[in-house]
Amino acid sequence: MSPTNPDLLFRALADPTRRGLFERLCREGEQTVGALTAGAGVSQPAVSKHLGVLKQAGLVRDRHQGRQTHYSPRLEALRPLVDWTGEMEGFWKSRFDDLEDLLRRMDQ
Amino acid sequence: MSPTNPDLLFRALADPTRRGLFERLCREGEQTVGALTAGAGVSQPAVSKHLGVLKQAGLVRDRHQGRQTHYSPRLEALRPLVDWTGEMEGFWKSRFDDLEDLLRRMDQ
DNA sequence: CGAATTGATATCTATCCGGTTATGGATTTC
DNA sequence: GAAATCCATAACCGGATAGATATCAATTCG
Repeated sequence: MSPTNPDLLFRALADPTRRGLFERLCREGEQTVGALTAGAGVSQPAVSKHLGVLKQAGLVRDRHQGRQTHYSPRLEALRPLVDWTGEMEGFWKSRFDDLEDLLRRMDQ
Repeated sequence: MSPTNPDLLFRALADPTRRGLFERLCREGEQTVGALTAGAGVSQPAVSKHLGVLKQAGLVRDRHQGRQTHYSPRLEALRPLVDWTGEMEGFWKSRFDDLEDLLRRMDQ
């Protein structure tokens, strides 16, 4: 039941650190918290918290192996974003079509 | 000089009230501040501030006419968003291609 | 078993942010 | 010109949030 609600998504991606983490996961694939912390520019607890937010937004999955946790991206989660932008463009376009219709009718 | 930096964009769209305003502009086209305030659920100054944020993110333009200000959406501003999601998917896909290459080479 | 490592959680703090009311400048209306 | 309307800005406030440090449970290693 992946909600088509883009709210959590936008909120999760609004933070640059968080977006950076997600971006690294997309670029480099599955990573442990330790690997992600190196180069994140913030402390390990901060990274863990960010990963928690990303997970809640459905943007990452986690896999536990021994004492370490591996995170990987879930690109399907971006779908509501794509849908939303498409919808906005659709509204606009349909208004334009309506205008065309109107002008066409006025033309007669 | 619409920056390909999705940061302002994500931040601007992270707030539901703001996203609602932008959505209405896309659906219904150009609107005055007064019209937008009606149905926004927040005060007029709040609406003005939100419109300021949207404007700074390039998502709306304003047009002054007498004592009222008309706002309209700028859909081109969504482009960095679309580009960014595409990039994320691209990274992922290219990593997958690399894996395919690797397997193909290992196969020989 | 004892020490070390990994990552999550608890707690605290400073800052940001979205909301309000108050106000003022510009314009239209009477 | 006085009154009313429209919208932006200022000042302020409370809650959310991103960050840090401290700590703890779980696991691995010696």
